Parts: sequence; structure tokens; C-alpha cells
Amino acid sequence: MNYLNLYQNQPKYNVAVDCIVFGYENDELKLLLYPRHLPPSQGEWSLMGGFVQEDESMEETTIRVLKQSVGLENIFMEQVHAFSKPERDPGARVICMAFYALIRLDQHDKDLVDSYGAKWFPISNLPKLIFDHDDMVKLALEKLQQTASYKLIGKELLPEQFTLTQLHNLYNTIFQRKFDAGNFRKKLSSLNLLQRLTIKDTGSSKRGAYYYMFKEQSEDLIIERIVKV
Amino acid sequence: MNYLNLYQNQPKYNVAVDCIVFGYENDELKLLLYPRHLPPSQGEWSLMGGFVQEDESMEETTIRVLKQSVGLENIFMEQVHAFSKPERDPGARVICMAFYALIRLDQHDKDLVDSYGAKWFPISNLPKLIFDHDDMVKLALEKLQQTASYKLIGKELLPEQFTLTQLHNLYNTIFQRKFDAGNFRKKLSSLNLLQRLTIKDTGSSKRGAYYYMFKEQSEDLIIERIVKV
DNA sequence: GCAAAAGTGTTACCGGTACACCCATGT
DNA sequence: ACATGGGTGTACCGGTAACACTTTTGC
Repeated sequence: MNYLNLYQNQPKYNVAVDCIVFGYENDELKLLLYPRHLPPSQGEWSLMGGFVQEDESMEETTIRVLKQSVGLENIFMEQVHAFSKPERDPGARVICMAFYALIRLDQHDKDLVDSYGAKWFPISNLPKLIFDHDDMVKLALEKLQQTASYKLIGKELLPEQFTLTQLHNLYNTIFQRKFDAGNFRKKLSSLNLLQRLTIKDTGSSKRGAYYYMFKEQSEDLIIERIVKV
Repeated sequence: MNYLNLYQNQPKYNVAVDCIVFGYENDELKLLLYPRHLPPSQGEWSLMGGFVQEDESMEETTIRVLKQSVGLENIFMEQVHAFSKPERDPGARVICMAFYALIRLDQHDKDLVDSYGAKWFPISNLPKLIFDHDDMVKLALEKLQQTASYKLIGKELLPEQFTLTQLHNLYNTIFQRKFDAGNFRKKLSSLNLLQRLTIKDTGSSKRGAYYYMFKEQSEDLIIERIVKV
């Protein structure tokens, strides 16, 4: 029996993903935004998105879109929330899944990003976005905080080698508050997820700060609590 | 300008929601399952679902489906995860959002549920489900635990008036472990979300246990932590 | 020597946990 | 009187927060 037309009396919709791409640079969390190249709202800032193709899951769509927009693969990403109000996109009915992604700014393909006219904005100073993209960003940031509170993120945003101060600043930025520096580094060392190197970064202090790297298993380890939310 | 056909070269899909309906009875968390009335996998157990209609968001679809299947409105529900693998439903490509919902077993329309041949199963003893519905249930339970850890749930699952022992049992059941009874009730009283009544339940003990009710504001209050996850 | 960032140490406090113990009452 | 679930009290332990203090080095 052929089931192909089983649900054919049911309505069908365009289904898309939108990517909330976070990067980190100069102690700032940044978001990658694109000038929309289609009406409606042509030219206004928006998230990069893409339609789900026949042979793709939404996750695969996101991987493809990220590859096409920042030139990277193997990106850390998570579903944020589905947006499905009938009138959310004035162009047509589009049901959209928001994904957030973490990338290393030093690795991405700058020329590719430029070719779209895309720009990195500090999350503290975002322009008005089209449609419901503001909501997507808000929820993505909350989800990122949620995740960062029980999973050590940083591997995805920091360079291969980094100082504890950089990681501390990253957490400060993500949560938009100041964690105590001493307590933060004690917590980190108790987690035993980082490997201290013998070389130091002397860029931001005279004394120099040891570089650290993530240990192998640190990848997807769930910790009870890194910081209080 | 008319944008209606703007994305017309993009593929379209059936979009559905599936409902993980939790109820609570006899110190057990239960899940409402339906015998599937369509091929493929006709007759096997499945979640209740429905296709998203032209004028509906996914949330509205879920509300409609719940109204039609258990006869209740104003149900607590949350998005769990989107499932979108191309081959997940052998009948046709269907992109599906899983929602979990909490209902009071004493309030739902039993005749309506019976008319579908649906049954309540304790979550500790579920039959094999169709497609990826097992995954949906698993993720829904994790999401429920997540939510229950920082938000007092119970209003949605327990009768209007309930004893602390009942609430304690509910949390034990949701997390499938034994919280210390004394500590649990101390935590609850410190949160100050419950109103003790003057009447007692003498059903399960000679001494009798005070009934409690949720205070007004307790609804969507976020607490730092009710129980450790 | 001094400024500035890196890194360590000290202490007080609060919340979670374990568990002992008392209470009320129907049988 | 005693068994049973309801309910309270207490003592310990570990994590967190606040903050003082030391180290290193370039200027």
C-alpha cells in the first residue's frame, strides 16, 4: 500500500529555520544579522534563515544554512522555540523553528559574511529586527543562559587556547552580571574540565595569564551547576 | 503588492502537533494514549495529534486537539521539541511539534476519552508507541522535570484541595526518586505559595492531613530551585 | 616603586540533607 | 497500647558569596 497521499486533505506550509548566531569578541557577545534581500521588509535587519528541503530535517537545514552563511561545519546548536502564528511573516504562511548556534569569530569566513552584507552586532545594542525575530533572539539568549548554567560552554565561542579571565568575561557577558573572579576560577578548577598549558598570554597583563584548553571529555558533560541562574 | 506567492518555489509540508498528556492518579503519573485509527501502524498506541490548520498557531492547534480529545480548556502546556526527520512518519512527510500538557484526571471527559478507545498508562509501564513517539515522551518527561524544578507544578495535576503528602508524592513520581518528606514540606512552606485550609483529609491517615490550596500569585512564579534536578 | 591584572586564602553564612523525634487518632 | 501517617526539630556538611590579600612584571 502506498501511503504517500495519506494526509493530502491537510494544509501544507513552508517550513523554515532561523539561526541566532552568537559569536564572542572583545569581551562582547555578538549576533550575526543580515539585511533581508526579499520583500516584505526588504533591507531591514533579520536573522539568517532557510527553508526546510525535501530531504532534510530542520537540524540539517540549519547545518546547511550555517555552512552557506558563515562557512563553518560542526557547529554547536540547539532548538530554541517554534514560531507559528499564521500572520507572523506577512509574505506568506511560514512556520519557523529558531535555532541558536555558537561559533568562533576567529574561524568564520569573513568574506562570505561580507558578501551578504551581514554584520556582527553586540547583543547589548541590537537594531530592530523584522517580524518576530526580536522574540527569537530574546528566547535564544535565555536558552543560552540556561544551557551555560549546567554545561561549560566556551569551547564553541573562545579560541582554542584562552585564559580563565577570558572565560570569566564570557560568562559575565552571557549572564550580563559580574561573577566574582576568585570564586569563578575556583569553581572552574573544581570542575576539572580544563587543562592548563605552560604558556602564558601577556597581551592583557604584565604578569601574564596561563592559557587553558578544554579537556577531551569536557564536551557534553552535564554539571549540576556552574553558576546560579 | 501581493506577497502571497512569495515563497512558492519552496516545498511545503503537513505540520502537526502531538500531545503528551500527563495526568496524576493514585500516586502515579499517567500518560494518555490512543489507538491509531489510520494506517500505517493502525491500531498501535500513539499520542493524540492534529494537523495545524490555516488559521492556527501550533499552540492553538494543541488547544483544539486537547479540547477535542479530553474536553478541557485552559490547559497548562509547553513546547517540548520539534521532530522533523524526513522519514519519521512513513505515511507522508509530516513535521511535528511535541507539546506536553498537564491535566487533572478528575476533571477530564472520561466518556470522550473512551469513545476514542484511549487509555491512561502509568509512565513506568508504557507500551511501545508508533514512530518517534517514544522519544517525544522521553523528552517531555525531561522537560516536565526541568519545569517542575523551578516552578511549582501541581495546580495542574492535583485536585483543587490537596495535602502536602500528595504534592510530595507527585514530585517523587515526576522525578522518580524519594525526596525527604520533612525537607520537602519545609521547602514548600518557605516558598509561601500554598494556603493551608482548616479542613483535613482523613482518607489516608487517622490523624488527618491539612488540605492546602495554591495561592493566587503562585501561578507562574519562577523559583530559584524547588528541588535539585 | 607603583599600577594592574593574575591568582590565592579566609571567613561567614545559607541551604540542603539526614535522621531523630513528637503528634493525633482509629482500631 | 500501638500502629500509622502527619508534622517538627536539630545537627552537620558543603557550596556560595564577599572580600582581603599576595604575586608578577612592565613602566
